[in-house]
Amino acid sequence: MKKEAELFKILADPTRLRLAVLLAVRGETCVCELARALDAPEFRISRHLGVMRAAGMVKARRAGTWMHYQLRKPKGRLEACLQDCFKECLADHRTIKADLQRLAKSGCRPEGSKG
Amino acid sequence: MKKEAELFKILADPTRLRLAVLLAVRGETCVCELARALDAPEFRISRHLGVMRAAGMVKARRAGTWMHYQLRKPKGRLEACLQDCFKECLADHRTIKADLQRLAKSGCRPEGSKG
DNA sequence: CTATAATCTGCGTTTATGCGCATATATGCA
DNA sequence: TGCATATATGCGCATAAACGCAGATTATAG
Repeated sequence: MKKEAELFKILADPTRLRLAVLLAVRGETCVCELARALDAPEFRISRHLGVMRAAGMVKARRAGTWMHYQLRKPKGRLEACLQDCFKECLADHRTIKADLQRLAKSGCRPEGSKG
Repeated sequence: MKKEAELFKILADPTRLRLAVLLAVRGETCVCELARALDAPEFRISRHLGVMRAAGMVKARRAGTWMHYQLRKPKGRLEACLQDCFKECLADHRTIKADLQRLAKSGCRPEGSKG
């Protein structure tokens, strides 16, 4: 059960939860866009993405100077259920909508990014 | 988003996650039974139930010397989704099955308990 | 090689969390 | 009143986690 609790722990931080929902809604996105979306310093975003990556929740793809992150395909029913939660229960949250709006204004669209 | 993250934080501890799943599967259960089910000291269970109660996840009912806890009805889509997760994704987990087995052997069945 | 931009990471600090122990509280019964 | 059982809680300790800063790393362009 420790492993399952770890999964919840990843989502127990507001920054990481927002990142997870944004990635679920938007798909692959680069760090600088996420930083602008959350209006948070880039090193903080990078650190949290690192935590999520170490836990196997997201994967990274390098495209030049940019790093693009996306959610990994869920492994098991719990992860699948949680990813559904992101899209069905959290995507239209006030905070997420604001994040998405900032993201839309963001000018960072390097090659390979799904805009 | 802080509130939603708090919800995940409650579930980010193995003891609390097990308690949540057990209550979702079994319904109302008293502290001493839960302590035996998890094979953990009673004060630990009580402490964690207190955390869950303070967060509004469970409610307590006194029946004589015993305290019976149960999950609260979900408030909002996220809580509903998570409670579904408990039953659909976690109920047949190895650890939970063992917990339920210990629970079945438990002799503590005061009045008012759903056995 | 130099300059710049994007990203990552080591460090020290602060805050949060879980644990066990001992003790306190609450209830029931003699 | 006094004792037993069930439950809750104050305290101190140890560990974990988040933060900001500054510096390291990686890639692009000239």
